[in-house]
Amino acid sequence: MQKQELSKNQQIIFDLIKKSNEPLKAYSILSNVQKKGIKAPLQVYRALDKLVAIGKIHKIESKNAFMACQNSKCQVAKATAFSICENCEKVSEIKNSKLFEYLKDFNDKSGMKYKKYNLEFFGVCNECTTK
Amino acid sequence: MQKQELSKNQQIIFDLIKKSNEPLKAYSILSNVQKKGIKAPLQVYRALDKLVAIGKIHKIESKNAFMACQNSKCQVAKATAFSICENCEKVSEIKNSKLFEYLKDFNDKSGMKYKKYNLEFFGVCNECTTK
DNA sequence: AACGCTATGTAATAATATAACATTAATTAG
DNA sequence: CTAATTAATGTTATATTATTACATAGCGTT
Repeated sequence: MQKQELSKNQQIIFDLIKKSNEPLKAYSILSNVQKKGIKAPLQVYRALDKLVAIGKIHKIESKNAFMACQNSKCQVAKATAFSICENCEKVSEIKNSKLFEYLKDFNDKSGMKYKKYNLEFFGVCNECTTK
Repeated sequence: MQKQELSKNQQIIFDLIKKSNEPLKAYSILSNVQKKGIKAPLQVYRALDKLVAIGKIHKIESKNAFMACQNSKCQVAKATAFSICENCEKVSEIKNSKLFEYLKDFNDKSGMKYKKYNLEFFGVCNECTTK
């Protein structure tokens, strides 16, 4: 078998996440892939860990849910930013270059060098506001 | 009884978190306050929810842990930023005014108005780097 | 006193995530 | 090519984090 980017389980789970328009939770993923032979939570978590590590998906920490990376720049999951609607729970990945530039170079007086960050903005989305 | 800022359980749990030099997890808090009569997880979570809501503590989402607010500006938990060492797990609250200014006014092309955010930076702290 | 709101107590259970162990597949080094 | 190594899988059990549901008590207002 030639080298594949993703293994079987990883591909199944990535496909599911990718075609979803909302972040998916691990056990929701599990119930959706059981018909494909993935039976145990650990199988899901292992695939998720790998997909996160290679930047194909991101974890929305405040929701314990996962979504496919929407950002072409984001081959590695080292700089993520999301907007989250507190009303309808819609989550979008933010792709603002200035923001990334700003945060990439951020350093505070501690002198600590940051190699990764995750930013989550909360508010009410336009659709929910106009309703 | 006159109006107090915090109720009994809230005060017990806040005191514990405040004197800790690292983020505390809910069940670790529970085991530490059982001698004070707090017996059930829900009692802990309720106090934590309230303390987060009023900005006395923050939740470190990537660690499911809680720490006392270190930022005098932060009376309400609407703008939080942390630095997290991936080696020793040390967490510090970032108090950089420029960063807060920048993020407070951030808006992207969606037009969505953000009223809250949480930012977590990851890296290796100075102590761990020089070791 | 009656009401509304906040906080508490308690038991049960739901939801999220990992440990431990055994096996198989793919990749690399000699 | 084969041994060694690393990555992925399968499975069971269990640990960790968080909430539902229901009952009660305290405080503040009108």
